[in-house]
Amino acid sequence: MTNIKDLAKMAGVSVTTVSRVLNEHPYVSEKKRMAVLEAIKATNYHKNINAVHLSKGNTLLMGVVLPFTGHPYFASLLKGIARIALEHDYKLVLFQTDYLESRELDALLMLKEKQIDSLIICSRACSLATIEEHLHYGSIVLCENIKREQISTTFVNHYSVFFEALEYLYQKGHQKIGYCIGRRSGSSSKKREQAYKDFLVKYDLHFRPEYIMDNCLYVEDAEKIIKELKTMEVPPTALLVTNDQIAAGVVTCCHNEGIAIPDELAIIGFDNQPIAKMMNITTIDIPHEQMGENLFLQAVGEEISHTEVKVKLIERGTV
Amino acid sequence: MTNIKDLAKMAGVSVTTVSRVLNEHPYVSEKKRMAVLEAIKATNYHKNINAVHLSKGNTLLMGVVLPFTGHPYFASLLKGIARIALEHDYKLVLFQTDYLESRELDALLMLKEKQIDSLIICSRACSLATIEEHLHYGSIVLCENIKREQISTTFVNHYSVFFEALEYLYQKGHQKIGYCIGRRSGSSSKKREQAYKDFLVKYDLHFRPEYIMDNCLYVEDAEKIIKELKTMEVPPTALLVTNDQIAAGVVTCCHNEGIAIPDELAIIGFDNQPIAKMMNITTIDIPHEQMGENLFLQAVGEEISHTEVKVKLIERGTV
DNA sequence: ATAAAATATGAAACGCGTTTCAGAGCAAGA
DNA sequence: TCTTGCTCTGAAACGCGTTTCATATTTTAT
Repeated sequence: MTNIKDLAKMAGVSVTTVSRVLNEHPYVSEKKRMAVLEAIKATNYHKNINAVHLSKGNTLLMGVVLPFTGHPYFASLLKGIARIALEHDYKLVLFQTDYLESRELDALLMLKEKQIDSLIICSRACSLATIEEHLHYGSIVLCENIKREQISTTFVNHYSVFFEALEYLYQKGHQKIGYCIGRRSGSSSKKREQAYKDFLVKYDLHFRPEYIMDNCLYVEDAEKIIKELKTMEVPPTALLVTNDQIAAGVVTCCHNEGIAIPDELAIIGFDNQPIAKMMNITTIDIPHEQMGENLFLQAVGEEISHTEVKVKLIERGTV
Repeated sequence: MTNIKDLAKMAGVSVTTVSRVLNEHPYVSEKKRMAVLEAIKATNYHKNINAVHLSKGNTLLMGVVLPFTGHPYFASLLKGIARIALEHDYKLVLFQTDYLESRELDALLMLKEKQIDSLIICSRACSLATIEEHLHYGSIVLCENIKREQISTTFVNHYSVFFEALEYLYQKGHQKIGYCIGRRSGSSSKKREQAYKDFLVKYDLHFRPEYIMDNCLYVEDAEKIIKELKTMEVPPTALLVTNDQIAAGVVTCCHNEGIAIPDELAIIGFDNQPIAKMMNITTIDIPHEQMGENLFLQAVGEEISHTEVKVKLIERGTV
């Protein structure tokens, strides 16, 4: 395999000059430049990028940590990241964690070992302390509502979003409101739960633990939700659903089971995915792609910032 | 930043010995090993992985080229790849191409420059010749039904699958069958089209160009499909739909428009996604995750192979 | 007891592009 | 004319871990 030294010999110049040509530095005479370019063409030369990485100390590789890629929420985030990464000549290294801390540690290790320049953690299982330990190896950005001095974040204020959704349902006459959630231990789920509890207190409503349904991650969990609803003596009249995909599943199930929407059960989804529009599901628009872009920019940028993204209730037919 | 040389000095050994300890080579005395380990602990040392890459000539990085990550078909493929990559200590570099050849060339360039060891191309826009030019830089595997000596492939026989689906519909009494497709110029689409034409010939059916609907990639394209159907003087009585997501959209639209399924319009989806089960859509099960795994194994393996995966018609309520 | 094999260790070469530094040549401004 | 200040060039150092080779010391086998 040809290397820069060979080129130098062929073109009758120094390796420095070859490097200059390769990197389009000025201060190379046209004559030598041509000689080098010819040598490059003749040998079909290309850089060994690993040598470049070693030398420069960076790789233009950005790590992206997410639990699942198939999940529409993360897919949209990833799409946004990918689009802007392209513009900035970054490539993405994917860490699909399934919420296993060990996989996140893999990513942090790669940062430490300089294989990636920075890291976007879309959803986190490891502790903040662990992340902070790795901050000086490269920038790490998070997609959650926390404000540390050293860590940039882009987030949805799940507390207020959830609270507003609940208020909306209350205004529509609902007092028995349940919700389902992907992973109750997650940081945004906790904010939602807090909002839920505060809402109940505000309107002096009774707390029914069975109204919170955990582990609703996939379309197929919709069946589980409806089944559970049917076992309840006092079922909720409205449901906030993890996301639109699952909301679509719930709507379909209700259809199958003869539950009228919104009369017997009102539904609000999250994310404003195409399926929600198609099935006329009331939902909350969250600009995921834009969030992805922002995360990327924070990761490559110098300053620390905390960006709260704006969301919007989309009123449709399921409330 | 500490390096291996510093460690050697601290531990009073040679860099070779340090390297041996780091890589768990045998032939290091317990005493020296301990000394090195202590130095490592004291300095919080970690390898500069780029130096390792340069030295070893590989990166344990696998490129994955796909047009969109959000698309359920590619998401499943990716999921399969990710799972097995983890087992093999490989990390994935994602190339989201949007079917732009330039992005695929990016990936091929990374292979050439040794930043990735091998490349899985899930869907291709560039020419086979271009791919073949890059084969000696690392292995490249494809996810389509072609059989070149140098390129491993894992594929669905879209021709026979499509043909069988058409036969199934024919047996059910359908003679006016349309289909929609993601990207008509794609290689699998061409096989489907051939199957479609051969089917028409076999049963002496009339070819109606409007029965082939191109560019159906997302759920929201379902509306377009139904709209088009309604403009036809002789609309098809059955539709093979790109995938289950879109099929779900079509079913929903038909619902909205009062088109009875399967009586007025029969539907067959592809992929056997959860949504199809939920909505009771007849579909064709394609083991994407398994395909992903196989692609990965082919990419890291030595021999060239061509694997045809088995698919299965899942009879449900839309035919 | 002696040859053969295994264990242990380090110097040096290797992978390869980038960057700093020193210096030469030449033109523009004082 | 002399001083700046560009333009152009290359030697050498740098980033850093791996691997080969030569050598020395022990063990094991015969």
